[in-house]
Amino acid sequence: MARLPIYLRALTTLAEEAVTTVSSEELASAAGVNSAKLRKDLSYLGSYGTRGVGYDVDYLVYQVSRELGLTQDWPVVIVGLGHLGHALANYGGFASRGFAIRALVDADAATVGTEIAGLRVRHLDGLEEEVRKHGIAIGVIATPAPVAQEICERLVAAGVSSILNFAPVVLVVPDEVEVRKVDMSIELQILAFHEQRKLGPERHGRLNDAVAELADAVST
Amino acid sequence: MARLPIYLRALTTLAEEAVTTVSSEELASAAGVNSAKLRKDLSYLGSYGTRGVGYDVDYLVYQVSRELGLTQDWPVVIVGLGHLGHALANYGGFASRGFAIRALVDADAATVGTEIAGLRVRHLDGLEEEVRKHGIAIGVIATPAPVAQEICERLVAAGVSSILNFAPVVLVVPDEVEVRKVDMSIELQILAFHEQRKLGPERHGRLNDAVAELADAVST
DNA sequence: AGGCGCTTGTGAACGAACGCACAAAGTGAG
DNA sequence: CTCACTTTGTGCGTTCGTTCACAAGCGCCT
Repeated sequence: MARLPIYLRALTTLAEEAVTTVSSEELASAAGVNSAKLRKDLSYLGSYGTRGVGYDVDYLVYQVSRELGLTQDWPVVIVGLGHLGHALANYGGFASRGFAIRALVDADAATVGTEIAGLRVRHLDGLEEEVRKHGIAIGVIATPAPVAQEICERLVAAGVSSILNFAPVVLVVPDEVEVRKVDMSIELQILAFHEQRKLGPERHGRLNDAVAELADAVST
Repeated sequence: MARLPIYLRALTTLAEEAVTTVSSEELASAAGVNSAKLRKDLSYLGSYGTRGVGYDVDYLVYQVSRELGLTQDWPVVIVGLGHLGHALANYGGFASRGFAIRALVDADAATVGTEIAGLRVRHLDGLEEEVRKHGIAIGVIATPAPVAQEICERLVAAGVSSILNFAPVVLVVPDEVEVRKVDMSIELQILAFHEQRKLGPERHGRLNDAVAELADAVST
């Protein structure tokens, strides 16, 4: 389930606060979900709670981590080190959550050779070699949109089977490759949509179009 | 609907290629969705297609933009100008999609006063004033996690009603405020989950736990 | 003008996910 | 030991979203 990472985050926060036991109600509110849903999600992993008591935080952290495959470190390559790639490479949240950035690759001659987050940026030509050398299964695409599809195909050909795409394009991949997309302007557009809803609900939907047409007809 | 921005992206791409008309089938495959779903989504906006022909690209771009509230420019404030905030401020995709970054705010004295993407970074103290001055309704939080909730509350108090949150925390807001969250490590964790599935499906679920327990019992 | 082929818009069936509400199971006090 | 209280795990009804399949509508060709 896609909610497990959220639970894991809430659980690790609790663990840091030295909380040893948590009820589904508490954890659910920390994660922002319904408590019944949370219990159902967790029961899918097995019965790790104690009735009348709750869940043992440390034990649950371990179980969820295991289910997510975070008991091992996943090597990751970042392709494209513009502002975003730079930010990603320096983001500390990865290392502590089961991911190890092992290679940085870029096409720009000015960027190649520089050191970012303790790693030297290599030219795009060496992409396949880096992937094979580190046994990388997860690739992050932070390139401009026009080259994203090409990079994607090279990653897949080199053996990468999961891709996190920040470029604003729909990537075409074989069925067995998993792609997730993060697109900031799409998120903003969704917010704008709701903003507009708040401002003028009367200006929306097909009903309003009918009204608008009527107004047009009258004014003509 | 949350898919409208994806359609809009596909449509603008088509418009740039001087395509004048598109069928639901074509547009659906460009957006990566089922064609019936796409037609239903578009029909929600009204009947903008022509049977036997398809949709007029330019007209549809306008209608979708209008529905999303992108016919006007939304002023935006970015709080926190670390690597990520920097990347966001410089991201060109916003301006062309109906958003105008109007204010940059940070708490770090070394960052305050510097110019990023043509805007001077102001100290966090001036947050409320900037929001009011520009009539900002959308705020972007790119701060460290520990201060995100506090920033969020200040934004809301100043009048912001939509928030895009990059900090890895669950923000608590009044019901009328819309929050969207972008969390890169959660996306990676979901990929890791699927990766692990591919590698060893036999190592998962409650069945496997039962098997593991059995193995334990036998070896004891 | 009429018929043919194509594409939209939508009714209806299907399936997944959500949440209520409760039984089962554990704890602790008396 | 029993009873009252707490919290998990889950059966079940409901709601939401997706997809199929087809009638309605439009343009073009004859």
